[in-house]
Amino acid sequence: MRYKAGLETRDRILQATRKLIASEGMDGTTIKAICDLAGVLPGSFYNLFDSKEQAILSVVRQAIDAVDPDPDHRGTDTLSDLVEAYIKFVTEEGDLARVYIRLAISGSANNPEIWGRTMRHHQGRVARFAAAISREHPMMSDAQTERRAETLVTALNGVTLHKVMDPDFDVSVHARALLTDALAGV
Amino acid sequence: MRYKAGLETRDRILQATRKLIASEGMDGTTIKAICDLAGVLPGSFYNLFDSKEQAILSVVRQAIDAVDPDPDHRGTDTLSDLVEAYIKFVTEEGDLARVYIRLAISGSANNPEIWGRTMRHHQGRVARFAAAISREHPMMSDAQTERRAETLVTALNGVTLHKVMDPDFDVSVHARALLTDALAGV
DNA sequence: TACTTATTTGAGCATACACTCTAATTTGAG
DNA sequence: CTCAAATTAGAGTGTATGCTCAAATAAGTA
Repeated sequence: MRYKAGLETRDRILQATRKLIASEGMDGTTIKAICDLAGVLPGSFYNLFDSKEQAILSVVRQAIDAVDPDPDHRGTDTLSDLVEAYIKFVTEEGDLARVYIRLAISGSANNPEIWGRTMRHHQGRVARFAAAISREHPMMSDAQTERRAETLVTALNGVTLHKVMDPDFDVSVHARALLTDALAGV
Repeated sequence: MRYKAGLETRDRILQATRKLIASEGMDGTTIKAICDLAGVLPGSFYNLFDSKEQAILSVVRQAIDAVDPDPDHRGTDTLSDLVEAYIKFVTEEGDLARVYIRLAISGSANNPEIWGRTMRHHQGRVARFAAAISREHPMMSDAQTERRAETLVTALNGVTLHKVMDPDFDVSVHARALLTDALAGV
């Protein structure tokens, strides 16, 4: 892959793959469907990707990266910033959010690569939430901070899970409620 | 299906299907795998079930029913009872919990039957949670009650989602924390 | 322009899938 | 015991899947 045409084709294939994973799931996404949607023939697909799994993994990487809008980890975000960023991700990047949730189940079950990646991502996310909580509540014990962060991140994923099922579900209301509740008893 | 042998075979097939959906997902569950695990040949399977989908739907029904341990809806459960029952379900019925979570994604996406069933179940569950909250906090507005119930149910599903990914995840700690937080600010 | 390398074409392959069919066996009521 | 009905056996069908390959075309470089 060195010419411009190849890069453009690669992009179209990834877009098609993303859309299909979001709507059909990882198993339900076929090479034929990807190629049809991308306007490409199987030969072209396999000129650019070694396998269907490789293309899926690329999309998975995109989804995981998209959850964390500030990978630099500058450490200045408030907890509210983190929650708002997640709300924005879920509402504005619907396809990627669907991919992200499908990851946790379809993907992680039998694919160690995806499972490891997802778990590491989750831990990093919990750590960032914990750091934000710690900044805003310096007196809280580390264990408490960690636990609250993990509960919140997990609960937020539940909100996303439901949004994936029900497009009318109001993510922002429930996500903000979780944020409020999480710190109400402090 | 009228003889005893048929009923036993049917049971073995459903057990096998449940295990396989839990570990491989709905799409990943094949007739051959079901038959191997149940010790049955395809002919027997199709003597008892019209299709693979019918067998899966039977398991889905089991999973949905298992979430609600008191279908009589006597209306005397406290919110804590409901949360504890859910914790018990998730920790003791691991396979069914996995099926239940997979439902929300793999199943509901393109199967209207499963989607409708799942949504109706969810609404019923939210209603029961709302009723319990209302009993314990009679002054709270209906809208508030409903919203808090929905946030809690959704968040609990997030906890289950994570448990499905990480077997070491402590469901009870986080589920109880959500319960506490949900009513902390009242 | 000439030539190398990337890209595209599209038929084709092996495999796995859900499902069917007929014949054999087992069941249990009368 | 008899016999019709239920159950099982297991080879077989058509189709869809992931993927390959040799030939044709397009893109960039000197």
